[in-house]
Amino acid sequence: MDRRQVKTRKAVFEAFVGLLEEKGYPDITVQDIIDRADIGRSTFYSHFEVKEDLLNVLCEEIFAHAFSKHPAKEVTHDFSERDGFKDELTHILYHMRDSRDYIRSILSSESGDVFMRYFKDHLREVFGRCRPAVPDGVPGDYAMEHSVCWFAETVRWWMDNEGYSPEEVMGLFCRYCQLQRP
Amino acid sequence: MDRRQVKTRKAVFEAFVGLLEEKGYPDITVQDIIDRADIGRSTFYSHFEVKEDLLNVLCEEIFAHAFSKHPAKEVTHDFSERDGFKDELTHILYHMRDSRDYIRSILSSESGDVFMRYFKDHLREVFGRCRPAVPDGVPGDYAMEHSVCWFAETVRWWMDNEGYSPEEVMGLFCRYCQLQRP
DNA sequence: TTAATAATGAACACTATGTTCAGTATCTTA
DNA sequence: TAAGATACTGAACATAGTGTTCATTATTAA
Repeated sequence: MDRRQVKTRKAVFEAFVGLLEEKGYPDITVQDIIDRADIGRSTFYSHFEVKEDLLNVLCEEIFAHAFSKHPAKEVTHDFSERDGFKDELTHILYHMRDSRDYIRSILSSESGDVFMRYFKDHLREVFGRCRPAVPDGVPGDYAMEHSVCWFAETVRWWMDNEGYSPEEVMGLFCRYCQLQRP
Repeated sequence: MDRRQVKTRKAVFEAFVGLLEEKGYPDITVQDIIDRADIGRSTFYSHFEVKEDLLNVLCEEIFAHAFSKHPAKEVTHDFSERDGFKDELTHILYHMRDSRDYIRSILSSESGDVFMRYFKDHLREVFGRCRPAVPDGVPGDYAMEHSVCWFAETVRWWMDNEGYSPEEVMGLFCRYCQLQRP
């Protein structure tokens, strides 16, 4: 990729994140971004179609990173399976903690909805592999939504309640959600 | 209130709800509303500051209605307390079911976030009175968020999964959330 | 060195917003 | 039912942001 493009993209994202920290997403205009990134108007539009693209790309980036697997902790089978998933989720929490500043500003406005949607989509994939306990008579997708939504909401709660370690948060989450089958 | 004002407000809300059913909230412009309600531009602005006002008022209306207490089922004390809350929640579900069409279109776009926020705010008040079971070592507000978020998400799930009665949904919810203290 | 590619910025058309105001219609109440 | 208050109308206007175009300049990769 051309250095110039890389430089431009970087400037845009830095401007965007900076703006996110000082005003809500809906109040940010393309003009703001252009001014702050100090690039030409046409340059912006040659990189992105609309403002929403930025948010999407940013979310994709955050989650691609947070949900990346570290080979050392690959799931094998049987007993270790539950701990494998627990580790995977804890790993995600570590990433979330490190991006707390970004995430808080994203969550504090309309853009939070987009963020949560991405988050849940990724979580569905993870919990789809994990398949937590489903009580009798409960529709599978409803049970799935419980795990997914509650994990996402747990993170949202955590972002506003500092002072808990990822492991502690994981412990809290597990009080409401059994990760192994009955 | 002047009949003319009532008529105008009604026309605006009917237009707004109609538009909500055929396009997403962010795509609706003030112009659309004016055209559909068939009122003058300046009339709209003498009633509302911005488009967001409409959504807020609409949500307030939906929830004021859904959370209104019916005197017959007032909570008394002790044993009946749990059932009282259960009835209250089921009552809310009935209202939600009746407004399903509105609610689905609100939920299907950015406006869903606003809706969910109002919903949760009202639910916090209800669950604040109910005080569901809090497991040892779990922060009170975290436990509260579980009840609140999960009830709201249950409704969101239900809106897209027809075929369950309010009582059945309440039953599902209770599989994940104890309404009485341990 | 050079051909390809990217960035610039000014100009432009367009869409939606929100305000103003003089004129008209409709209400209330005396 | 007449009079004064209040609400609606619609056209005109200023403003702001969007997204496009294009000739020019700068940077890059080979």
